[in-house]
Amino acid sequence: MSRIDSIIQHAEQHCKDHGARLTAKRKQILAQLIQSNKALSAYELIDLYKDQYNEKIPAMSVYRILEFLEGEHLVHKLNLANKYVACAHISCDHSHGVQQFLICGNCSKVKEVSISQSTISELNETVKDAGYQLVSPQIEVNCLCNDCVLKAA
Amino acid sequence: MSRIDSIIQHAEQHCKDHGARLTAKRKQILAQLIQSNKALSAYELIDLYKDQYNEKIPAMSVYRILEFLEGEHLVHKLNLANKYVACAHISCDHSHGVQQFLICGNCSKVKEVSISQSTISELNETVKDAGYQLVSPQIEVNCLCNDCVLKAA
DNA sequence: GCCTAAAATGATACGTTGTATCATATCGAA
DNA sequence: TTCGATATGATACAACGTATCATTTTAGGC
Repeated sequence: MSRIDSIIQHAEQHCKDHGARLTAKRKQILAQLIQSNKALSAYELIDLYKDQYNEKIPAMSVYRILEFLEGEHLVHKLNLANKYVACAHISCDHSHGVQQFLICGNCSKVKEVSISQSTISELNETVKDAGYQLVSPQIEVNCLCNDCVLKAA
Repeated sequence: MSRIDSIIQHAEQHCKDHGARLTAKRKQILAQLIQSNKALSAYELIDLYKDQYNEKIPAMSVYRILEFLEGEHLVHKLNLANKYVACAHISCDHSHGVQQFLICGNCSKVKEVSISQSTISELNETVKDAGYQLVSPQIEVNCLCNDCVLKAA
């Protein structure tokens, strides 16, 4: 079984465990995100879907599917780019802390890294002192990946 | 002279110093951002402009003006919210390092705080190790301000 | 002051993104 | 198999942003 099939199967089990359904369309969209290995916008997914399955999928459906997948913590929405990535930890069973996403502004490749506990504490402290509260402990940083840096040079 | 007039005057001098022109419209938009004390979208600025000056301003103009102001480092674009804020340091003459914006997801109030040198170093390290390079040293964090937290309770 | 080139702004049309709404299809349990 | 709930489709539309060309304004030389 391919790596992707294995991840999908894991995701399906995760959904079943609490009565959610990873339907065929949802699997297809999730698979596209996993395969692409980068962040994709809703409309990029629509185009990809057309290419891959030779069938149109309505924007509405894609947005709904993405919303579902996000709720299941199978994908993350990157607000900086208005794109979506497959969660790097679908196949882990443990929960994760604050996540930090490095997003290549040119090719949309995304790396999901974790933040040191000390930085998290400092961030919390800063936010609290400023009279704010963290909503989503998710930090997105605009970057360029080395591939794109080299190409540009 | 009001605080805002003083800031505007400072901004105008800053522009003149390198042959840029802070025109009347640009001043008006900048003043709106300073007055509002929060992040505003382009279309919010259009509506505000209509209210305040009883005159329509085209979307195109607002976008161009915002682009200009951003180039002059008089406003920042917050990519997380697709909104703009007046730079908190217009009236300083020194340059600033990495900036961190705390954005209230409910009322768009923005606080511009600075990051400790150690955190910046760590961020740089993390990014480099992951094979990326920082583009804009600007970090935006999704928060709720205490006012909105209290109201919601 | 007047003229001219450059810079700034206006107006129109259009492309993209996202959503509201109602219709249709599919699934799962009785 | 049937029925209610869930998921998907189709259409129209609202919001956001930009391309393009027309018009106005500005600064500087005469």
